[in-house]
Amino acid sequence: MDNNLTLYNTLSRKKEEFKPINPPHVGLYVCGPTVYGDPHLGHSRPAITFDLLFRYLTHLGYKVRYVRNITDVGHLENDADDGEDKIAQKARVEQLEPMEIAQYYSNRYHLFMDALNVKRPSIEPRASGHIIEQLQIVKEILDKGYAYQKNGSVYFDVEKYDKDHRYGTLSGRVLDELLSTTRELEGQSEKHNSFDFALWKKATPTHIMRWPSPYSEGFPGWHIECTAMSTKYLGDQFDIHGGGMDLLFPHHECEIAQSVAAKGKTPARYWIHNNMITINGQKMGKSLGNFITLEEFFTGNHKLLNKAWSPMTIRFFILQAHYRSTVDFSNEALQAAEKGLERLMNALEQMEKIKPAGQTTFDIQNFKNKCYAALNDDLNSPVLIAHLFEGTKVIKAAVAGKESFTKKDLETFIHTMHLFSEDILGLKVETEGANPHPQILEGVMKLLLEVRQQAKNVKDFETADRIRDGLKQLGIEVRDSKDGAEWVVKTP
RNA sequence: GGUCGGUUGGCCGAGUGGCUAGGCAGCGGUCUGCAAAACCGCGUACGGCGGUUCGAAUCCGCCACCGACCUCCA
Repeated sequence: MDNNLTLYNTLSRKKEEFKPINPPHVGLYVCGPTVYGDPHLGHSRPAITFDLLFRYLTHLGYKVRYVRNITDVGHLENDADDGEDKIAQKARVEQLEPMEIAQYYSNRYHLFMDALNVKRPSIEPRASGHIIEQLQIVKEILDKGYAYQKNGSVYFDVEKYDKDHRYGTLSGRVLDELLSTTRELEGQSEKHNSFDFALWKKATPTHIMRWPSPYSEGFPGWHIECTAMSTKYLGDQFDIHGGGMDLLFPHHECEIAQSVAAKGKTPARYWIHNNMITINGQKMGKSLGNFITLEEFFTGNHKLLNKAWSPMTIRFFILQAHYRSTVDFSNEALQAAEKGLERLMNALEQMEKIKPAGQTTFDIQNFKNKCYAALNDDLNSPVLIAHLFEGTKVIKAAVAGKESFTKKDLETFIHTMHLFSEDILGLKVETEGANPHPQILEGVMKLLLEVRQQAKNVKDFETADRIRDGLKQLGIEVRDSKDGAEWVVKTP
């Protein structure tokens, strides 16, 4: 574990050297999706960000236990007493069991995350499967005196907690200011203060998802699930807690309060937050009407998109920005990413054609060091990608005989390029839709291109161009080179 | 209103007190029957105004603008 990985810790607001509590083990907890709707572009950012962290930590030799939850209960539409559970609401509207909703959208989430080449976490616990654990934490908090009961619901007493431990250490908020700035919502009469939050809520008669508890038949609050599940699988204190910046307050703040109240410890030592995605400069949001699901992205079926964008284009695009910056989606920017990715992937293929030579003219060790340095600097994937493009230049030069490698160095170089671009960044060559008879297409194309070459040989350019243009119409691009013609399927 | 962050060349997007990423687009060239593709080369940008400094886009102050969170959101 000889590395100098530094990560920006939201708790301290600066970059810190990463030191695990119990090396070589690393505990990583990331807030996963609330499965009440189709996965959208926003879901891809944290998934890809923490996939990169997961992959890199693993590469460095750590034994990473990566826990990413699925929220299938407790996430309410709003903070009022009568706020409806997101899953339950969808279930009511669609006349399905809440678990059918949760299962369906979990499956959809997995489908699209797989397409983005996001590795599955080590453990993917569901909130509804951990009601007992959540109730246990609620009890501990009540026993310690940091929560109160009201009409069968249990609320966290933020004011009391703040006196003993200070509430707001993660988000930098001060309770007095919260008092004056928090908006008053209807139906908060049960809470002592507007910033108190529910640990357990009594179910209304029509509420579908409900479990028995010492307090009432009800359901858990939103924040308690992460505390219960991270504690169960990673312990009272673990290494890294991640999630989107939008969760920083109140979700993560509440998690910290719950853990400190129940266990006396801040749950995680490093808090990592990815920034948001904007579309044409504006934040993507349900209410803003610029909400794009991943399916719409992959099919191009959305008014803001002028074509379909592949999963790898989106992955590459996201990785081209640093995870703590906002990243702005536009057709122009995606076009640039698509071209750039293609260039990189082509270079990786061409790399195999390099012939070993008597001497090496390229400083591989330096190249490798620079790649590691980029990642060690708070996962600076855009800088790493810039280095990889330097690598592609070297590849082109080597293919043209302007750079050379000994057999051993060539192996090292090839390994390094694959390691960073594929194993760590998780990029891969995308194969076009399954062709049931690839060898037939190969044969047909070989024949056609031979005919075209013959036509060219006798200067029958009319026939040659007819073949070329006709193929283009069909979505096949012919690329002439010194070694003859090649072809590639281009989906428009 | 409070808290936090941002403002970089046509676009996206890194970054550092002086050595001035990278991608895309653009331009020029090589190649080609013509194209396309590919390859090579080129562009000196850091919101405004002050200050610190031998030197700042990079540090400090003020101003402007944009955004995030404070309500559901990844």
